[in-house]
Amino acid sequence: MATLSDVAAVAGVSPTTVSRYLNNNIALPASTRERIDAAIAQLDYRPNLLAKRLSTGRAEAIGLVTPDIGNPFFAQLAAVVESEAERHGYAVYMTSTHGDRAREIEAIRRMRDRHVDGLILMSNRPDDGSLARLLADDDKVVLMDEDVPGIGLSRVFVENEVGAYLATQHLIAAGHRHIAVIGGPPGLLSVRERLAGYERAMTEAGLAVHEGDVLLQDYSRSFGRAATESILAQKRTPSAIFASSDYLAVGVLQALQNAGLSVPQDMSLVGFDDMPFAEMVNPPLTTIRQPVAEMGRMAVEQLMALLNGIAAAPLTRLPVDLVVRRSVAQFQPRSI
Amino acid sequence: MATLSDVAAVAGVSPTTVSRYLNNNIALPASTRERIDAAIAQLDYRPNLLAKRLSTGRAEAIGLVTPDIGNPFFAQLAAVVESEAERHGYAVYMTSTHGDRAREIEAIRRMRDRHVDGLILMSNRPDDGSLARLLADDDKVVLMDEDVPGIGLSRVFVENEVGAYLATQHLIAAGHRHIAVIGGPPGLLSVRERLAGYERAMTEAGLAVHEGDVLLQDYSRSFGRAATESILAQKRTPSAIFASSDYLAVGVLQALQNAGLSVPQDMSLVGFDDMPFAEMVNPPLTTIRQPVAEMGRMAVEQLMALLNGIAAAPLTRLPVDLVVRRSVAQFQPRSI
DNA sequence: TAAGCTTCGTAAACCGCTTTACCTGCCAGG
DNA sequence: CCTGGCAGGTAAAGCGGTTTACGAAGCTTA
Repeated sequence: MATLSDVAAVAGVSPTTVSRYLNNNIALPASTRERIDAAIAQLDYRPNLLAKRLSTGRAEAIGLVTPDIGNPFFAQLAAVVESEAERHGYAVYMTSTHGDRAREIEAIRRMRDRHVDGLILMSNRPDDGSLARLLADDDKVVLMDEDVPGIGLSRVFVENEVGAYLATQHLIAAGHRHIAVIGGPPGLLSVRERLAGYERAMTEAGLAVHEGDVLLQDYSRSFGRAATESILAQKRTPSAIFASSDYLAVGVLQALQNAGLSVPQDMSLVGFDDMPFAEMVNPPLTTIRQPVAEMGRMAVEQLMALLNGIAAAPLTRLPVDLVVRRSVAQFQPRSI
Repeated sequence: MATLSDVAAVAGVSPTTVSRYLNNNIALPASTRERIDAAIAQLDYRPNLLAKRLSTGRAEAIGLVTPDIGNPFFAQLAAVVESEAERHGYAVYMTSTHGDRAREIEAIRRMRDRHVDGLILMSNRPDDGSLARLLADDDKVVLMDEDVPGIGLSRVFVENEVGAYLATQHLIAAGHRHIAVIGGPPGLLSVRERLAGYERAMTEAGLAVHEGDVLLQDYSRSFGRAATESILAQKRTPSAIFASSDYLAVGVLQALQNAGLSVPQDMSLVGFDDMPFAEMVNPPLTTIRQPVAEMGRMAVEQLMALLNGIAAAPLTRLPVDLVVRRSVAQFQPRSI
């Protein structure tokens, strides 16, 4: 590999000159420029980014910490983060934490060691304080999707409360009066907010939230199944379920199918996220769409602002909307 | 941030000593070791990886070039590549090419600029030769999933031919005698091989492949739909379809549904890949499972071998298997 | 007692680039 | 004729490590 000095030697100038020319830090006469350009072409010179970074202290790379890059939601987010970062000339280091606090901390350390300029962090566990402590004197970090309470970082979230409100209202508008809700880990921002949206819709409609109608544990398919089974075991079962993630909703679908019930005839269902598979399941899932592309774009934008010394917005809320498919039906009072 | 010299100063030794100690290149008496350890702990020293890499020339990072990290298949692969690489102490740089040749080339260049030690490359376009040329004098690259013909790199593929054979045979065993096949871009290794497996099964069973029964274009949902429409427009329609990717299969499902046909009653269907959504669609898709985890593991293993100067296997074939779900039914001759 | 090993280290060059001075002509203006 | 400014550069000190080569004590051993 040719180095800057090789280029300089061929062009008959000093390495300094070549470096400054390449970084637009010097005005050179056309003849010199041409000699340098020719030397670069001739040697097929490509700057050694490692050396450049070491010397400037700027890595021109950001880190993306996700719970699991194998999950379609995070994968989509990662894809747009990557392409947005690339537009700004930044590379992206990705890491999956597998939802484990220790790995999360390790990942953040590693990111720092790899010398990234900033971090986009997606967590999906309620923080016990260790994350907050680790990030305490860190700026240059943008939190996406879920919160880490107690630190003054820039955040990019969606309108969880509104989404849940919309979902619940949609069910109410279809005549449902007894609606259960299934959610992720208590303590998580998105869970709290989605629950709040559900409760607001119920309250505004003058509907009661019965005991046993709120089931929180985690955003997994298997909990979707388990929660549904527990709902079906009640004496008075609801006529509709709001599953606050599409993974949960798929679990609900499976449990209902196992129980011989069909959606939406026997039970209406609304999900949350609009995962790629939401329109492929049977029936296609009515759900709340999160603007994935917009989230990724925003997170990168905020981080770039931080990196350029511009104050980033402390909190960005992205709008969600209801995607009506075929998992909700008009409520039919049980015949006789 | 504390540097090596800071540690050396605090410990009362030279930077050389600390460096060699940290890299197990020197035997030191316990007292000295303790002083260095104490200094490291006291200063919370973490080596600057950038400097280390510049000086050693080893990046301890690999590049992963995928067509699209947002696609669940590649995302899953990426997830296991990442965790496997991490086990070996390597970081992973990921890039998506969006199936564009120019971006692919750019990605490979960038990877090199970022100074990765090796590359795992997944392409999904037939190469026009430019990729082969670019990689010609490159070792330290392993090709996964699809081929780039004409270069002597290590490759990790699945048993495409066997998989397609299994899928077709499964349909034949259910009594189907007229089976169409839908596939990706002609020229792609996986497409050729899957087609070959289909043909072998048909030939062995003494079945004819009718004109218009082989439709190749790309591995997309929309082509799955289009191909199905074209199949349904024929005078004699098949009773079963082998869609050589699950994306295609979902498209087939949608087109059949639009046409008022139900699977498997009116048409049997087998997919390929066993994407996460395959068991969520309606009906759950009978398909050929690719061993995603195994592929990722293998690719990393081969690359690590290369990086350690051990010759890697020129070609690894991973086995696939049939996952029977509910999209295939016994053939029913049309009544009257 | 001198030669020869160990043991425990160190000096200094180097990786490839950036950046902060600073330098040398040459020309215009006073 | 002197001064100042500008065009067109360059030397050298980093960035934070690694690595090669060398060396001073202190102990054996012949």
